[in-house]
Amino acid sequence: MSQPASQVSATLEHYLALRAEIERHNRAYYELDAPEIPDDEYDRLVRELRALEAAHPEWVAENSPAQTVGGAPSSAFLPVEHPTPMTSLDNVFSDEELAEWQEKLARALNLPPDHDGFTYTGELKIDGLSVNLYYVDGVLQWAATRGNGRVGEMVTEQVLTIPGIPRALPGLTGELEVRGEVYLSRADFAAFNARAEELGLPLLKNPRNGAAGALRQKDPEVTRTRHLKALFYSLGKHDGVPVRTQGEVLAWLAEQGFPTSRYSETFTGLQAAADYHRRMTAQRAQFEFDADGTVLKLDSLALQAEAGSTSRAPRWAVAYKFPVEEVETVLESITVNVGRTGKLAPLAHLSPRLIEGSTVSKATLHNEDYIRDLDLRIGDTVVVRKSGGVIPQIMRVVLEKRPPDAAPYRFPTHCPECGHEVVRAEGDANTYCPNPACPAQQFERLRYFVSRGAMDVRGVGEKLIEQLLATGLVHDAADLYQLTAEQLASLERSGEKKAANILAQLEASKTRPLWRLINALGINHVGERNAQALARAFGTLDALLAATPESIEAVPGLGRTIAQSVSAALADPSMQDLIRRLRERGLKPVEETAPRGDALAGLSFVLTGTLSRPRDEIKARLESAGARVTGSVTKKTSYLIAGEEAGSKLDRARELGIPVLDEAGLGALLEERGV
DNA sequence: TGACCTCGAGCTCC
DNA sequence: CTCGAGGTCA
Repeated sequence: MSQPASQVSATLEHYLALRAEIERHNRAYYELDAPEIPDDEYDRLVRELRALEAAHPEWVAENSPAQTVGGAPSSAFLPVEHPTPMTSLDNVFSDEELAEWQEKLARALNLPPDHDGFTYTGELKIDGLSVNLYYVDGVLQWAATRGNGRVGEMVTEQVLTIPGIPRALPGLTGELEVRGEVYLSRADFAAFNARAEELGLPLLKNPRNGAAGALRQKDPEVTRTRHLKALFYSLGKHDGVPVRTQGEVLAWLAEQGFPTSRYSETFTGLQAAADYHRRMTAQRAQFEFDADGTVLKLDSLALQAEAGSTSRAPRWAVAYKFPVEEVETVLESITVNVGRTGKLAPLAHLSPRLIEGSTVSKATLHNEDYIRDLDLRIGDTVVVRKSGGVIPQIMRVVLEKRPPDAAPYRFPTHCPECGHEVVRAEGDANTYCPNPACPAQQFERLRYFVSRGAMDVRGVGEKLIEQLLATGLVHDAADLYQLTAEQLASLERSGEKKAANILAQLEASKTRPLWRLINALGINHVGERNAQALARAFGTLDALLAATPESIEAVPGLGRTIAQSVSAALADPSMQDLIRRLRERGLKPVEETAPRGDALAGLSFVLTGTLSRPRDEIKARLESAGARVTGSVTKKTSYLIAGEEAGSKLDRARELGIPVLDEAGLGALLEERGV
């Protein structure tokens, strides 16, 4: 028999037992037609299983009953890890910036910065959603959204409603990832809206949101009626696919039957690249889809591997954006919000204007200096555009339209939430409310605690947190874990179902990986990345609590500022109290079981020159053994791995006396360390 | 059924 | 920052 959700422990054993129980009930229901438990009890078990699966995607077996109950099998929206990450692209906005980008590329390849013999493939950057199609031995396994680049959501059935996507690619063996962009054509967007208008239904604001919405339809048959299309443009893993250039990739994709863009071209030299972009800009209005720029890719896959990637984006490709729409509007007011750390965040309220398909009425203003540099005054007419097509940004004030009585903006001297005097340190652009009891900070700290990058407690949103604070049921994160179903159900817009779900989510969150808890504590300078570094280095919460500033500073990737911030935060009595109470209430972060080897832990490598294998591959191997691989040689670098024709990095390493290894030397090191 | 909430998509700026 | 979808509550 099952236990009440509030006593459930989120262990793998429990998960498996729950699965077995549900499968037994399924058999009883479907095969024997003799249900053993009432429907609502059964539903509760399935919900709990789903909550556990959401919290621990790594436990989920392919044929989990949570995915098949309730009618049609639905693997929709389950998280999947991309075999190779889906990175984003760096942007340029002018021919000058494009030239600078090419110089950087030349340097990365150890060529003179004025080298201009590169062959590129130019493509359109469609405004849609990226998807990744994963095939094994030529059979489609799943299709997924980009997500955060590492993990996306499975939308296989939805994607398969798009014409021209092969379920099988005969004759292929091994792994294959095919990447493309899903979009709603301008014609289908207009048709949808015409129909919606007739029927009095809400209209789509732009094709991209329309495509995103269509792909997120739970029922793929609804997706089908939206007539999504897709164009494919690259490969991730591609075992045994005979391609050497981006041009060949496109040709191969077309040969396999994937839809590819007819606007792609291959050419040589910067001038030709700029010319391609200019021609596409001129044709922009005629495309059958929205596009926000062109993408220029180094054609040779070998050179791509050689150029490698920064942490954010590949060095061998760039997005050249079309000019963006600028719109004039009026700055009606400025409000100031207070963040989790007490930082004051000014927000501009604008007269609503439609810019590139969405209505803009707000824009962040970052800090006091930002407002002063723009000389923003209430009542000013300002020029706004959406940077990156998403985030509204105030570019400048139209001084001719300034009302004669407009006064310079005065940044608050007191916290707008709690009235405490604010502080701004010398050399810091930010202003802070120093009162830790400030209600806005309490609110934001809780919001951060449950957020996706931290404890990932699903179903707990702003409104619920507001209510929990207002009713006094919760003061900080630890209080969340002593909530009862009755308390939760007593809140506005909250019933039994919601209460049970939240309790299950909270329960599941008790055994999150350690880094999530470290991040959730909200220490200054510690986000996902540094929290992971700390978790990896110390392994347990106790080890971290016992750490000295020196031992924290010794963690690869962390410097003095961060080390001091961490040790100060952990030494704070209220933080220690919070951690103590979290543990009392059952929080047991999962100790890092070091899935990555630690044979090379603490070592830092830089790769340069032409190596015999793709750089990403060598990098992955080193990182999987616990090493760091960085882009530039510093005194913290342990080894420089130099291939053929190594350039300035090699000089720098010699200057600093950093040991230099060739590939054979690296092989010997790996062997010695048992990697 | 409508109203409300939460989430994920686009992924820049500080 | 804004949008659309899905889930829950009333």
